Amino acid sequence: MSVDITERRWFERDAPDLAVDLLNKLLVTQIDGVRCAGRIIEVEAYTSDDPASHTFNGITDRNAVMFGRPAHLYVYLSYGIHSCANVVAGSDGDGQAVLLRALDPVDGIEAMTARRSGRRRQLANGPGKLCQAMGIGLKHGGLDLLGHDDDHGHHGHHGHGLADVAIVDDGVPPPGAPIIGPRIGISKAVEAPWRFRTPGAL
DNA sequence: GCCTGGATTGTCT
DNA sequence: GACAATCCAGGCA
Repeated sequence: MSVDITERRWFERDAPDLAVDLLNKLLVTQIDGVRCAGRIIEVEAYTSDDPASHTFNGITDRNAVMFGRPAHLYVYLSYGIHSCANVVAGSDGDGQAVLLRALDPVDGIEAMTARRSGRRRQLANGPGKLCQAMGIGLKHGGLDLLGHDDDHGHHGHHGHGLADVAIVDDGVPPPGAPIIGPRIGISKAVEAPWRFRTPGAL
């Protein structure tokens, strides 16, 4: 009687808890006609009572998605250059999310290499690189990872029920003992141990 | 290899 | 007007 990853309830829990269970899941994109997949190997949790979170100071136009329903994609622009992708966690109105920090490329590696200007190594070992390699940009902010295209439905006109971005469970369980450490690149709540990583991944 | 600084723009004060 | 949940190139060892 467990909830599975194709149900929104699977995402409806506190970000640190969801973050650990996202490890070893596949992030799959179908963008520009190319399918790419990568195994999630590093994530960070952000909650609304967390000074480092974009939602700490309340709702704005930018972070509204993060305050919405779980299993949606929150994408923001970092340092004016890089897109970073998050999975909305918690309940509607919470303001929680999990930042996807690193992937182990699995499928569509040629396309990922091309998007990364021909670099063949270190394709997705960072939140900005991950988005670039997978083809995720600001325009994907707010999309439903479950492909239900619920709420406003004002982006794209597919109608086939498949999301451009999805998270898939291919049977590999999360690590029993994830590496836990402080989050990267933040200046507040620096010591909170909310970064999680699959052991043994490069 | 490690350290440094520059790029570049949306968002909030 | 300051700053940011980053990345890369270049310098030096």
